[in-house]
Order: sequence, then C-alpha cells, then structure tokens
Amino acid sequence: MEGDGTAVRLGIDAVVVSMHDETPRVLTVEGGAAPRLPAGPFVPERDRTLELAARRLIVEQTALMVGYLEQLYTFGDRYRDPREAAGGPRMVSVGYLALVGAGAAAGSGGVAWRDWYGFLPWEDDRAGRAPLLDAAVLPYVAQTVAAQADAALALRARIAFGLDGAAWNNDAVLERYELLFELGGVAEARQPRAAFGAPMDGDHRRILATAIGRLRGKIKYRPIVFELLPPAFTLSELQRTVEALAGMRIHGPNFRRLVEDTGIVEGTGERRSTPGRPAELFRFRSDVLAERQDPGIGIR
Amino acid sequence: MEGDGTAVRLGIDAVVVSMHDETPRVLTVEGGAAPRLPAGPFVPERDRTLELAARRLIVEQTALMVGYLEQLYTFGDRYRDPREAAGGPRMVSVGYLALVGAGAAAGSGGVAWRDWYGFLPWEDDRAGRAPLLDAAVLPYVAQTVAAQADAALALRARIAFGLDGAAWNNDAVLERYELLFELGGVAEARQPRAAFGAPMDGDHRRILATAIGRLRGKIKYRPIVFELLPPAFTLSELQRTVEALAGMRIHGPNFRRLVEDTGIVEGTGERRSTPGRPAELFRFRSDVLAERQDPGIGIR
DNA sequence: GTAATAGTGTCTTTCAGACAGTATGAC
DNA sequence: GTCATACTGTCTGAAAGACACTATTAC
Repeated sequence: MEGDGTAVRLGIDAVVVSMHDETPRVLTVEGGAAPRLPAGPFVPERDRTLELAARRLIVEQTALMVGYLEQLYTFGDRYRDPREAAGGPRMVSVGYLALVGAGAAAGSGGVAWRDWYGFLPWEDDRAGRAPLLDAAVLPYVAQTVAAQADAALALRARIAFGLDGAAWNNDAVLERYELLFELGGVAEARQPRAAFGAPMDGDHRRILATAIGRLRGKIKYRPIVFELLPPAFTLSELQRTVEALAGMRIHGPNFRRLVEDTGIVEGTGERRSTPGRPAELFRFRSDVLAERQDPGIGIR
Repeated sequence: MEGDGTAVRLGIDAVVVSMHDETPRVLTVEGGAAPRLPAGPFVPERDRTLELAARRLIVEQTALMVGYLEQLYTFGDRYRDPREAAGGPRMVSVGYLALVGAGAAAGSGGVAWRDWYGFLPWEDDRAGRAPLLDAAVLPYVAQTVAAQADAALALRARIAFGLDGAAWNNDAVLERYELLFELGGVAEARQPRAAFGAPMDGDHRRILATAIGRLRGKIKYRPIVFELLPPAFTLSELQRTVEALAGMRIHGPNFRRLVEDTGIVEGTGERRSTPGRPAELFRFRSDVLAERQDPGIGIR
C-alpha cells in the first residue's frame, strides 16, 4: 500500500478577498512570471482539518484576520501545475475562499492586493456593459464558436455570454472563463489566440473564477457581504459593495427597500456626512438568521 | 520534498443516486460493520482528472451508466477514517454525486440500493411531519441543546430544525446531520447518547447528507431531476420524484402549472393509462437551457 | 353510479422592478 | 439659490400558493 506509485501532493490554494473603495481585491503572491494565489502543502501532522490548514496558510503568509472561510472546489487535472510536466507528482489542490474585513493592510513580503477585474475584466458590467466585452470578448467568442461546427459548444457560449439576446447571468463566472480557455481566448490556454485579462500562474485564474462565481451566488441567500464591510455602513456603501462584487449596477431606491424590508440591517441612529444629504448608518442585524430562510441581498 | 512526512492518501467517495418507485436510493457497499459508499484511491497515473477517476470508480464497482456527475466536497478531518487512528496515513476523500437513470439494475458483487431515508429518516416529511421527527428527534435536539448553555448552538439548532416556529428548510440536510452529530444523536458521534437513523461507515453518512442537501438545492435551478426519470414521464411521476428528493409534499395543481409555465417540459401527445384518468406523457425540453436563467423545479 | 387520478380556472398575496418625486446637507 | 446625495411613495406586472372545480378512465 505504501509506495504503490500513487504520487499525489495535496495542497491548499486560497482566494483571499477584501474590498477597497469600490473595487473587490484578491490577494496575490508576486515575484513569479505571473501573480499567483497564496498556496501551500497540506501537512496532516500539523492540521487536524483542511479548513484549519487553510486558515493557517493565510495567517502565516499574509498576517491577516480571516473572517468567513469556505471550501470551494478541489482541482486535480493532470499538468495543472507546470512542475508535473517536468516529472513531478500530481498536484491536487483544495481551493478555499476567504473574506477579510475592510481596511485589511496589504501583507508584507511579496504579497499584493489586486483588483480582481484585472484578471477577468469582462466580468465588470458596472459601467453599463464593459467596453472590452462588446468590442472584443463577445465578437471573439461568437466568431470562434461559429468557426467550429459544434452545437453543444455554441449553446454553452450563448448561455454563458448572453449571445443572441439571451440574458447575462452574472453568476456564470467559471463557465465564461472555461469557455474562453477552450476557445483559446486566455493566455493560459493550450493554443492561445487571444489573451483577454491578465494571466495568473497555473490554473489560479480558474480558481479565482470559481471563487467569484460562488461569492456572487451566495450573497443572494447568505449575509456574507457584511464580512467585507465595517460594522457600521451606509446603505449606499452596502449597495456599492454589492455592485462591485456582482459586477453590475443596481437601482438605488429599489435596493434600499429590498434590503430594509428583509430586516437584514437596522439603523444605528447615527449619520455620516457625505457630499450630499448625510446618510444614516446601518449595521447587520444578526436576528435575520433566525427569522428568514435565506437571508441575503436579493438581486437578480 | 519527497518523504517529508506528509503522508496523505487521496481517494474518491461516490454517492450514487437513483429512484425506485417513490424512494430515492443510494448505492452502498455491503459486508462491513455498516454500509459504506463506493470508494477507491485516486491513481494519478491512471486518471487525467478527478472526475474521470470518479466515473471509473463507479463503472468498475457497479457496472452502471452514470449520467450527471458533480464534485461535492473534499473531506479531510483527522481520524475520519478508522485506519488513521491505527497509525495509518491521513485519508482525504473527494466526494462526488452521481445520478443514474430509472431502472438501474442493482449491482452484482456486494453492492445494494438502499432507501436514503433509512440513514436520515428525519429528512422525510412527505407523510406530513415524519413521526420520528416530532416524537423523537426534535425533543432530543431541544433538550440536549437546552442542557448546554450555548447561545450560538441554540440558534443553529433553531434554524436547522425549525424549532420555536422557525421555518423548516429542506436544503439544510448537512446542517441537521452535523448538529445531531455534535449533540450525540447519531451512532457515529464521539459520545453517542442516541442513534437516530442507520449508521454508515466512517463519515459516509455526512457525505450522504452533503449530497442530499446539494441535490435538494440544485433541483430548484438546474434541470437535473430528469436524469433520474425515464425519457417520457407523466407530471405526477415528475411530482412524486421531486417530492421524494425534497422530502416534502407539493400541491399538485400548482406544481403542474409551475412546471408547465416554465417550459421545462413538453407534452409528447401520448398518454399512459393509470388507475384514474389517463395521464399525458411529457419529456424534458432542452431548449429551456437557452431560454431561462435558472431552469429548475421551483419549490420552496 | 363510485373511486381514483388528471387537469383547469381563479383569487389573493407577495415581491421585484420602474419611476416620479421629496429631503437634507455643502457650497 | 445650485448641486449632490439620501430617501419615500406609488404603480405595474410576474409569480407563488390556496382552493374550488371539471375531466376521463376503471369498476
């Protein structure tokens, strides 16, 4: 049973997310050819669970206080790590999503916060259809798909990218990245013919896409946005944070009513002066957890 | 880097699900002290991806045609496998959910189909509140929680089990199992004081609970029920299948309208004779994938 | 006819989205 | 006063759930 040739190295990859102004940021390790996610081996003697290993990894590499932590997916494709191609063992990684609160200091040695839309620019639709999308990504997808007579592929592209009038689903981040990968539209592809967005090391951009998709899906039925906000915030701040994560604009007055009616927040009575009328400060109301089935920010 | 003491064995555990009459069944390997899920080591030389390894595992152990397959979660807690306590390496498993079509033959050597509610009987609420729930599980949970002065635990129990008038969330299968585990209500617990439901080997019941929760969540926005049904079916059959998975009754006429209006099925024109008025046969309408954002069976 | 299941029509409530308009600060 | 942002009220249409009722078979 030992030495039976099943050479597998199990590791942890962490997508650590925070907000700064109105940009969602992901923690990257710099210094290589391309930025990469904080990662490390899983050492069973040291960590009782995978989640504890992920926590330790983040604390040791970044000195950050982790709030919310969630297992994402386990990645094990052959050659996902370049070292395997050079004869190394299979590198299997358990991906984790971590949210850290507002005002997180940029880590010291070689780590940096980067706007996640730098890696996946077509996911930012806040300025009313990102210019890159309409001008470059969508034409590329449409043309490349049309060149291959593959009905299933064409349907996937139609759904993922909202071609031919289909609706844009902002959760389908991974589906879009995978399609671009298959269509040679990202630098990591086997035969890249275009290179939209900044590349990451290995399959880390795929892991990032998984994380964003999960986060976008989850804010709708779980109150995790508040992990990224200070304890007290205005409804506008909450709205802009949600918009930044979701990559889309939300109608202000409706957002306000939606959020207030669900009882997910409560006013603190205090106000904050802004360039206009001062805004009331709100805090997360933890009682919703007991009152509602799926307390989240109801956006479509 | 080799031989650095990080002894990890990576394996695959599969939750293979099919329907029989109106009971959801899970494939188990018999012969040990308790039934267990089909499992096997991940051999990187053999399988290019984890998903292919899961497919191979199921085909080899059960000779079944797998339709839908989805990665669930990766389990790596210390001592999750009894062999580790005896000095063995850490056993980390990637769990997969597989759906196989109607009429799947029971595998040959030592495998059996079992009603999944045998393992998690409190999850079946179709007969209007399972007798076991009200009479045994809920009182046990309420009393055990009350005995521990732990507000966070009490809140979790309230939400998971719908205590004090909170709503029952049928997706929260894993949360309920984990609470029962922590409260000593299942045989696998460290200090069992009750033993609701039939136990499985190791943490396989937790993996099963993860699978059921995922399936219940996913039928609402993905047309995966049809993987468990024959190509043509009556709306009553569809309804009873959904009810069996969700563990709850659905109002017939509303279900009918809901399903027909979304365009997720279409009539075949044929009819099937039943003990009453003959029912029209329907088939899954794959065009919905392109038309709707989240085509599923909208149940609450 | 009865029993049993299939299927239709309608009413109510809830909620998402659009939009017009008001409030309160800085200057 | 203007500008900018915060906030409120109302209308509309979609959809979920309750429920009364009709249809078609076997016997």
